[in-house]
Amino acid sequence: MNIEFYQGNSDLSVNQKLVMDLLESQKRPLSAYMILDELRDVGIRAPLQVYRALEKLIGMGKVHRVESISAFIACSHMSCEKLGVTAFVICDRCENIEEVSDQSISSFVTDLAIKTKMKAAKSNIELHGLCNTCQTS
Amino acid sequence: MNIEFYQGNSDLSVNQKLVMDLLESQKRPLSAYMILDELRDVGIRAPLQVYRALEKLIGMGKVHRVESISAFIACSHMSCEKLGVTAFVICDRCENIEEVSDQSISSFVTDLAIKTKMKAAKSNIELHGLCNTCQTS
DNA sequence: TCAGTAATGTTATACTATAACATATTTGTA
DNA sequence: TACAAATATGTTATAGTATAACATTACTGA
Repeated sequence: MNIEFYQGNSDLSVNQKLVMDLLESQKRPLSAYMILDELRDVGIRAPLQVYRALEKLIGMGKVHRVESISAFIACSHMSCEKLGVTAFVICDRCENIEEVSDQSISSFVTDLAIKTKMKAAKSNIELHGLCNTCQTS
Repeated sequence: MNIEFYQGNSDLSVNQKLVMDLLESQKRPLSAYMILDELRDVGIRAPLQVYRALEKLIGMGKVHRVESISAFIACSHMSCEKLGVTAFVICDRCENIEEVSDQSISSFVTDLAIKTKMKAAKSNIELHGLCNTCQTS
């Protein structure tokens, strides 16, 4: 773990921590209502409590929204709040999802922004298909 | 217009043509329910009629779904059904949207698929921010 | 002609997200 | 310490997006 970038969850509010801990305990993306159902036992009762926590967590870079499946997943890097640009690779068969964040992704986004004269604020890059395992089984 | 790739709308069903013609008459993305409202006068009454037409049109490459805004837009190229890979650049202020489809996009997706050992089926690349005009006004 | 396929129509319902308003808690600062 | 401002919470209602299930019609090819 890169301690330089590490940020704990102790600065989070109660609801934010509940949502964050749940997402970190799962590797897969969860819908807001799946999160709601999982957290009913610990006092979360309404969708807004979940959506509000998610909004903050996304703002912090700790959680990503996977647009094409309307679901939320904990950032698998310590440093997304610094790097900012990630891509998701999603297997449509086994539903495994991989978060990719490297120089080639950042460069691509930067180049695209320059080419289109955009001041980029947010990018969504999602690739669907079959993962290596599912191709051969 | 590249006649080699051109494909008219005459092969479409009635509802597909209604939806396609509407989307082509607009440059901006429309939600399914905006499409429904626009087409009530000409006999479209239920969401499913719209969603079914959209599903087919997307399959043909004539329409794209912009995931991050849950909206649909006519493909601005004659050839998406051949090239397949496009990116959307969206201004969050003026809501202008540009569809980019060139070699660098295809290469990026191809490289990402190879790197992650995926057999890619579909990609969503969406860049949000401020367009050139909106940055300076 | 007639069987198979694709398209259509309709009602109901599931899933995703936010508006609006009330209350409570934390935090910085006078 | 007290108090204003900002942040977080709780709750009900509602808006927005999408599909299930079933019935019917139209097209297409052998």
